[in-house]
Parts: sequence; C-alpha cells; structure tokens
Amino acid sequence: MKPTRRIPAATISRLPLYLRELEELTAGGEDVVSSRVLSDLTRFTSEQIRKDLAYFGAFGRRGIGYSVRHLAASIRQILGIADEPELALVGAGRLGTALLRYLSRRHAGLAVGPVFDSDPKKAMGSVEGYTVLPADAITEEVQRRQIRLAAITVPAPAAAQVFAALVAGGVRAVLNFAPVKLQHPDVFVNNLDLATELQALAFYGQLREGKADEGAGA
Amino acid sequence: MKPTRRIPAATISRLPLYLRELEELTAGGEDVVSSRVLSDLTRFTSEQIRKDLAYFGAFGRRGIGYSVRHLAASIRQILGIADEPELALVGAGRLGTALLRYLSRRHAGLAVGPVFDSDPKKAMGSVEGYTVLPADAITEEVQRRQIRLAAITVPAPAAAQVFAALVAGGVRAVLNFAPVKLQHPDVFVNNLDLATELQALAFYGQLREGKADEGAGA
DNA sequence: GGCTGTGAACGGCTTCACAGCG
DNA sequence: CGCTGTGAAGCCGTTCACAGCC
Repeated sequence: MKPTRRIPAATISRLPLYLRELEELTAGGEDVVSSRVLSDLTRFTSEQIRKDLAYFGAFGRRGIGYSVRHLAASIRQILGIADEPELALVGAGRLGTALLRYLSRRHAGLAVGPVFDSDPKKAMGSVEGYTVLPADAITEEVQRRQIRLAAITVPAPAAAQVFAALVAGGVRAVLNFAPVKLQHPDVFVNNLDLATELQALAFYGQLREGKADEGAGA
Repeated sequence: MKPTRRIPAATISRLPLYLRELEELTAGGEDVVSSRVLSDLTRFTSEQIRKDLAYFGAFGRRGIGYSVRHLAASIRQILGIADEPELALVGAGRLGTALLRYLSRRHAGLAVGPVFDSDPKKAMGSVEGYTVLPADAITEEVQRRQIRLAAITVPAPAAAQVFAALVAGGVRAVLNFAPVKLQHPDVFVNNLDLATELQALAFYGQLREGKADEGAGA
C-alpha cells in the first residue's frame, strides 16, 4: 500500500503464506482473525505477523483483530496480484507445463501470459491449451504485451540468452529454474535450482548424533 | 567434515552453488581456485566463501588457494551426497516427473529411490522408466530401504498424510512442494510452494518510482 | 606478495515489552 | 480486558580488517 521504509525480503516471502491462510478462512466463513490465530495457522509468531503487516499500514482494529476479506485484499494489492498480471513462461518442458497447470488451476492472482520454447517442434504447437511461440519472439511479444513477470524453465545453456531477451523486452522480475545464476541491475531475479535445493536438503537428512535441526527453507 | 559450531542455513544453501562452479572448473581442467575467482563466478563475496568453508575445516593453502578436486569432494562429503543417497518421490505428476528427469539426467549426487503415487492408475505403472508404487506402501518401503530423503509433489489435500507416512518410515528431510506447511520436530522440512514463490516475485515486478531492488531468493 | 582463516565491527531481522485504542 | 502497533533489545549473519602461512 505505502512501501515507506525498506521492506525485508523475508517479510515479502511470508505475505503469500498469510494470504493462503486468509483465503482458507474466507472459504470457512470467518470474518475476523487475530494475529494469534494466524500465528497458529502459519507457525510464525504473532509479533512477526503484526510487524510484517505494519510495514504497509495499519490494517487491524485494536481489541478486535483483522478483517479477513480486507486484509486479503490488502495483501493482494501489496504483492501486486490484485489485477492479475501476466507471467511469461520460457521453456515448455515438464517443469514449465507443471507451472502452467499450477497457474491455470489454482487461482494464485497471476495469469498465464505468452509461452515460449526454442525447440521448433514445440514452438507454434500447443501445451496445456496455450500456444507456444518461438524463442525469437520473446523480446517483441513481452514488450508488446507489457509483461513484467517471467519464469525460465529451459536447460542451462539457453538460460542466459533467454534472460537477455526478457530483459530487453522490459521484464522486471524473473523466477529462474535453470542451474545458472542470472542477474541484472534493474531486474529482480530469484534463482531457484531444484538440484541445488535437493543437495542442501541432503545435508539436513544426514544422521547426526545431536538433535535434528528445525524449520527453515524457501 | 566436522560440523563443530552451529552452521547458518544460508551457508548450507550456498554450498551446492560452490560445488556447481567447482564441477565446471574441473571440467575446464583447473587444478586450483582462489576464493576471489569463486567470488567472481558465484557473485558471493570472497570473505563469505572463506567463512562458509571455514565452518567445516581448513581446506585451502595460504598463498595458493583451494584444490578444485579436493574442495569439491569435501563439499560433497559435507552435504552428504558423496555416497549418492536415494531420494523417495511421492507424486508422479508433472512436477514429480520433472524432478525425476533432473535427478536421472544431471549428476547431482542423489539417486532416484522409490516413486509413489496414490492414483491407482499410475501406481504399479511406470514413469520415466521407474516403477510407481501405491502410496500405501510408503512407510514400509522407505523403512526397508533406509531412505532418509524425500520430495512431495502431491496435491494439497494428500500432503499431510503422505508426510506422516514418510516420517513413520524414518525419513529425515523432506522437500515439500504442496501448498501446505508441513512440520515435525525430528524432520527437516523445506516448504517450497511454487505459487507463493510466484506471488512474492510479483511484488518485485511492480513498477516503483525508486530504483529496483537487487538479488535475494532461495 | 598472495591468499587463507578469523576475531571484531556492523547491519538487519526477530523477539521482547509495552504503550495505545476499542 | 483484548489485541494491535511499535520502540528497544537481542541475535545472527555478513562485512571489515588483519594476522598467519606459503
């Protein structure tokens, strides 16, 4: 709403989790929720929840709690998913189509935008009901449709080029699944490689003499 | 090697990225690497790299740098992927099969273990060359094969039950893609929901008057 | 001189404690 | 009295600066 101060990245990553629970509460017919109840649902402390929300304004009523519907709407506004922005997808392989399904099935506040693939066999075909465009068209199409968000699910060697094409088209934030670290001064990149994620997991799966560690992730 | 102190989660998540670059360097025939060069490759500061490694021992030689092969071997040892532990996969949908391919194609230090699905049509069939077992068999099979690692790629409603079955079988660490927060005092869980990841991305994709923020993720 | 390993300083996120409203 | 909003304290990871080998 009013991003006055600098918002911690950890706070942003928690907002979607609050929203998820708020949507459950809405479905359950709940009108009001306290930070304590949200704490029980999300396992974050109630102080943390209040502080996270307070970065963006005062949404609650003292002595009462938060309006479930209003808070959900506010979080959607904050995250920028209230107007359902389109996401460009590059790479129509297994992971890419999995993402497509996620977006079309669950109502996450994001719409499926243009889908690209560099494989000529896939390009101009159709995946999950969406037309697949050739990778050459990325910059032009992204620019024409004013796309700000993109996900990259291509093999490592193609990632850098695809990223450059997206950036040239004006994309502002990218979720990159390729095992390459992408970066650009004007673009937010979340590099999320499943293989490295699994390797980190392996560390915690080792049998250790002491007690098992708790939590963490994302 | 010798996890003396308490290791920051951020350090663990960087180790696979160091390893990735070390493997590239090995392929390129490099014998020695300095923290400065690794810094250029990974975009982490050289001090951070040295400190991360120092948690586990002294792997480098002053005035020289690190042996590429030896350091790679050490990191594999630390992460617990030197002996290629098996990963159990529950959910043979799009995302699950994408993960299967990742593991069988790229040599990540993890072997594909048992694959499960609750859909009777898929169970006892085959996906990507791996036999799919019914979800009822999770606990027994995981226990019998001494599996410590698992990934969950099932729909939200099934996640909790599947998780309980894995824990009962003795699994120690779980990568959960279902949009539900799973937890257990004795088990490390990384809850990684792609929808919430995309929603957080949307925040950074918003056009803001100030400068764009930098980096972050995982 | 080069590069590692590490205590010290720094900064940022979380937890605590409580003031402020309803 | 209940619950939010927030300064202060505490904690933890990163950055700095430098001592210690090669």
